[in-house]
Amino acid sequence: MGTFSHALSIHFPSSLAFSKHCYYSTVTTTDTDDTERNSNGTQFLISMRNLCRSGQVKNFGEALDLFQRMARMKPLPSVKDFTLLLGVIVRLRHYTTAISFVKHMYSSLGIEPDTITLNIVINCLCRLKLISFGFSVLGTMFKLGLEPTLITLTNLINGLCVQGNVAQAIVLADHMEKMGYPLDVYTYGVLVNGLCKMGDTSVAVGWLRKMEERNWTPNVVVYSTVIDGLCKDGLVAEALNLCSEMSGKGVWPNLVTYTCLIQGLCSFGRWKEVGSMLDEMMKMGMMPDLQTLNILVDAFSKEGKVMQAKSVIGFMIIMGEEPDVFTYNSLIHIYCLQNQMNEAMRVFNFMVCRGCLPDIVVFTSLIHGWCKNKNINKAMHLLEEMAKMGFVPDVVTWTTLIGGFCQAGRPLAAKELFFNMHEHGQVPNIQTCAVILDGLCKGNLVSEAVSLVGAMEKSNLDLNIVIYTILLDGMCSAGKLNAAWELFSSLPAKGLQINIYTYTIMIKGLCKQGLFDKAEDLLMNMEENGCLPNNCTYNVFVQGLLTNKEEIARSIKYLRIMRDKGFSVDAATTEMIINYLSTHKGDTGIQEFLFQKNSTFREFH
DNA sequence: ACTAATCGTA
Repeated sequence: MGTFSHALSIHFPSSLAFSKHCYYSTVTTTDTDDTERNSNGTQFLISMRNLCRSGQVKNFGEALDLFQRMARMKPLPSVKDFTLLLGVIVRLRHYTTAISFVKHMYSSLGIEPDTITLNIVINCLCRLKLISFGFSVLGTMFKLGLEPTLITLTNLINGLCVQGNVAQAIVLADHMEKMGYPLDVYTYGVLVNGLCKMGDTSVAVGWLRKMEERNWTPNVVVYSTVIDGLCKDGLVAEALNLCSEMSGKGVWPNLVTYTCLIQGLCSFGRWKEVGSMLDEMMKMGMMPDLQTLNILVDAFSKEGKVMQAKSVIGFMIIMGEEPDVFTYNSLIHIYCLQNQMNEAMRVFNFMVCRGCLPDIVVFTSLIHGWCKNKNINKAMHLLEEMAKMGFVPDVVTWTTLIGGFCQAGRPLAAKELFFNMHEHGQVPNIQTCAVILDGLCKGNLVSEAVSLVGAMEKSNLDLNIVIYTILLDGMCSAGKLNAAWELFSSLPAKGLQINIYTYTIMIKGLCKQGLFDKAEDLLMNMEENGCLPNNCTYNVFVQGLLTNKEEIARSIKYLRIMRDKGFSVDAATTEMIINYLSTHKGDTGIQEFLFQKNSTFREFH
C-alpha cells in the first residue's frame, strides 16, 4: 500500500500527524458526571444513537453537547459511537470541528482512531481543500498499521478532483485497480463528476462506459452528472440520448436530470423542447422547483425575452415559491446589459422591499451596469454602499470595476485599481490580468501592457495563451510587429499551445505590415501544426490581402479556397470587395464572391 | 460508524 504515496510522490507533512498535543481547544471536559455512569450511560448512548441515525440532530450546539457528554462518560463510549456522532457533525458541515474532535479523542481521551475515523478526517480535509494534509493522514494510517479502505481512497480521489487535479485523481484510480481494489459506484461517480466539472466530458463518458463494462449500474446521480457535463459542452443531443439510454436500463431521470436537460435546451433557445420536457417531467409527478424555474428566468432574460422571464416569476409565485436572489439577479443583469439602469435599480429596490437581501453578485451586476453606462461615479458609490453593508468586494467585483475604468477610457486608473486591490485582500486572477492588459492595449498603452506581463511572469501567476494573445494583438495593432513576432516565436518554449486565435491575430498583424508571404506561410504552418484555420482566419487573411491592390490575384485564390472548404465571406470582407469593385469597375474576377448562394445559410447552420 | 450530483456576475 505504501506504493500509493510513492506513485503520487506526495510528501507527508508532519503538521497534521497525530501527535500528543491538541491543536484546537474547543473541547473542555470536567470530572465524570455520575449521571453518565452505568445504566444511565447506556440509556444515553441508546438515545444518542437514535438521534444520530434518525437525522434529528439539526444544529451544532446539540452535537457539541452530545460530544461533551460522551467525553465525560466512564467507561468511555466506543470509537464506533464517537464516529457515529462525527458523521453527524460532518453533515452539519463543521469540518474543522470534526477534525479537532478526533484529535481530542486521541490526545485527551486516549481513544485510538481507526480507519473509519481517519476516513472522516480525510473527508473533512478534502472538503476544506487541504488535500495534501489528507494524504498525510493516509501516511498516519500506514504508520498506525491501518489498511486504507476503498472509502479512504475514494475520499482522496474526490479531494484531488475538488482541487481540480483530476489527472492525479485518475493516476490514483488506475493504480488502485492495479493494486486489486475494485472501484465501486462512489469511486467512479467521484471521478466522473471531477472530469465533468473540469470540462473533460468525453473522458468522463469513457469512465462511465468503463463502469458499465465492470457491471456496475451507474445510478441516476452519475448519469445526471454526465448529462449536465454534455449539456454544458453544448452536446445536448448526446445528453438527450444518454437520458433515453438510462431510462432504457430502468434508471429513471429525476428532477435534477430534467433540470440539467432543460438548462441545456434553454441555452440553445430550444423553447419548444423545453416546454415538452417540463410537461414530461410534471407527468412523471415532478414539479419544477425554484432552481429549475430560475434557470428558465435566466435563459429567457439572456435571450432578451423579459416578458417571458417575468411570467415564469408569476408562475413561481402561484406555485408558492418566493423569487430569490438568483431570480432577481437574472433580471438585474439583463437590464444592466441593455443599458436600462433605471429598470435594474427598480428591480434592486423591489427585491430589497420584498425582504430579499442582495448579495455580492447583485452588486457586481449593478456595478457592471453603471460602468457599461460610463457612470463610474455610480459604480464607485455602489462599491461603497456594499462595503457599508458588510460585503467584501471579491475578485470578480474588482475585475468588473477594472474593466469598467478601461471601457470609460481610463486605463491608467484601472491599472491603479489592479495594483491596489490586494490592499483590500483580493488577488488578481487570470481574468483580471486579461481585462487590464486588454484595457491597456486598447488604450494605446502597449508598452505598459508589455512591462505588466513581465511583472506577471515574475509572480506566481500561471499565464496562459489567452494573456499572450491579448498582448500580441496589442503589439500588432500598435505596429510593433517585430517584437510581436519575437514573442510569438517564444511561446512554445514557455510550454504554451498556440491556438487558432493567436494564429489569426498574427496573420492579421503580418498583413497590416504588408508581409503577405509571411502571413501565407503562417496560414500553411497552422495546418501542419494541427490547428485548422477557421472561417475567421480566412476572412482576416483575405481582408489583409484586399487592402493592397497588388494582391488581388491572391485574394481571389483564397476566396476560391474558402469556397471549396465551405467557408463564407463575412460582412467585413464583403464590404472590402464592394469597395474594391466600386473603384475597379472593369475587374469582374472577384464579383462571383459577392452574395454567394449558400454563404448566408451556411452561417446559420 | 465513513464516501459523489443540478442554478446566477468579469
